[in-house]
Amino acid sequence: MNPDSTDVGDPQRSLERLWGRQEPGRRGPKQRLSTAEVVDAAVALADAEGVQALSMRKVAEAVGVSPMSLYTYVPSKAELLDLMFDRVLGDTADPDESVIGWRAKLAFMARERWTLSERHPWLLDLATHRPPLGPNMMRKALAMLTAVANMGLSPEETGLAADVLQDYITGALRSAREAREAEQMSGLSDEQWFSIVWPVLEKHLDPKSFRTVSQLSEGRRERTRSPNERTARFEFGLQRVLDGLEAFISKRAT
Amino acid sequence: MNPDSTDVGDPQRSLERLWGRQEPGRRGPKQRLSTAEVVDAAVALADAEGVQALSMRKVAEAVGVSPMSLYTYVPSKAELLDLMFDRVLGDTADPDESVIGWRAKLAFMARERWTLSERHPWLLDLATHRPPLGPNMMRKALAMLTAVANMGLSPEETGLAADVLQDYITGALRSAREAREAEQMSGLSDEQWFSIVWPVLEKHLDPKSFRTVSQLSEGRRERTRSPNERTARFEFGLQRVLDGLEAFISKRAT
DNA sequence: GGAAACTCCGTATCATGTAAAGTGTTTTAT
DNA sequence: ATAAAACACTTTACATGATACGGAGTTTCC
Repeated sequence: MNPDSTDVGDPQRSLERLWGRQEPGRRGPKQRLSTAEVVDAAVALADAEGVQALSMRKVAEAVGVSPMSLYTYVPSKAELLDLMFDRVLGDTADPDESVIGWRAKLAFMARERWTLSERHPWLLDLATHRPPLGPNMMRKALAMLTAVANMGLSPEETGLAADVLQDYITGALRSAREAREAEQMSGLSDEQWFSIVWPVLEKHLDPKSFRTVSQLSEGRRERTRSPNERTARFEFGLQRVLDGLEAFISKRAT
Repeated sequence: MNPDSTDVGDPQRSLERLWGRQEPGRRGPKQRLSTAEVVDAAVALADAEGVQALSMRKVAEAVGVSPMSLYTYVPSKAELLDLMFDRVLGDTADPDESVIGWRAKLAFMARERWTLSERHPWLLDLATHRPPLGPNMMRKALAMLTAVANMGLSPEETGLAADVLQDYITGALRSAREAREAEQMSGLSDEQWFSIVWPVLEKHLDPKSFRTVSQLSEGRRERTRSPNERTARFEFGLQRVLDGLEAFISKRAT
């Protein structure tokens, strides 16, 4: 359903392309560009304007060919997104040997994911269930695997543990992005937005509810003033989830 | 950036509309429909085909008017989405007095959110930071507020706690939806998809990595066979997050 | 010297949200 | 009673999207 989803078209062909297996074509004129150049241009565009503003026309213009010429480099927009996906995954580091223990490893990866998402917010618009299994994606999968290998859980539980964390991370990244974009697009801070919406709400809400909601928004506005509020929120949640996993391990040990 | 986002246009006008304050227009012909009928039709369409397939033309056809006539009921597609949002929020229950303790209340609300998301998957495509503050949304906010009020945390911490849970929930709902849709759209189960992709991957991956990944996918395939796998995953994660919050409360108490 | 394989482009199709302007209907003011 | 204002609804038009199709020019192989 999602128009921005990866995972469309023939999985086999996609895979071959991701791993760089493409005979360049012996006859005919040489290509003016490389596939990498097209992908890089597309990434730059997506970084700047988001994936929903990414069009074949714009990519074509950016690299200086006609729109239809792009289809000699990439069979469809969906496969271009696959390539973009694996391309930017290469920008993140994996935890090395100095990071010891599953908790530290997972925290490291979560933070890498956070900065990746700041550089390339459009990643959140791509489907990641059945992801394009390119080289970088496999590297990530391996890193995750070694991180959760020593939690002392059964294979099923280990998978579940990894999933909780992933689900939290993607949820948190998305809400952080939403907050950023709401600010940018409206030109209003959350506080300013509140001050516009508040009086209108007061007219409709019954006084008791209104007071209760006032309290909630008070605590929230408190936080909003801190400069690193969004990072702090992510970090707090991350620690809670890791705490939860730790508690599960202890509980299971008894 | 997100084209499907709510939160576009004048927040004040939106709010008035959400609370049903609209003079019906005294002169001229009566409207053939009510705004509610338009919203219901739009919800039905979104349920069936997703929000990215929802167009003003289709809604118009569904209710039997010309596309442009819709704009006499609703000023824009964005505001229609706002109305749809608050409309379907009315389908969920809040925890009543019989549900005692913050943990049970939060679990109740999380599960309500889960079933809501199964009925209306397109909800996940709408922005919820600065949501349209309609009557049902405010009801939800109040319910959440009373749920987290007695955790024994400071206002800031209480807000953070609610945020972790929300972030986990939206992440989990989204991954569950992705899994469902991948299956429906491709016509392949995860297992079948694996069996197609696997041999191709084997060609490119070095043998050691390949064996490691094999193990991971083994444990995951185990789970996939269970019939309620997706619900189980959600429930497991939910309990871990709640565990994490509990651990935080204990830690803070000392 | 073909012929095949290839790159690149112009055009065309169908869908989208909604602006603009026109037509007809009902209520209100005079 | 009549004119004017306000409204519901429609047709047409535009810009932007992915990509199918067919053609023109280029390079390589037999």
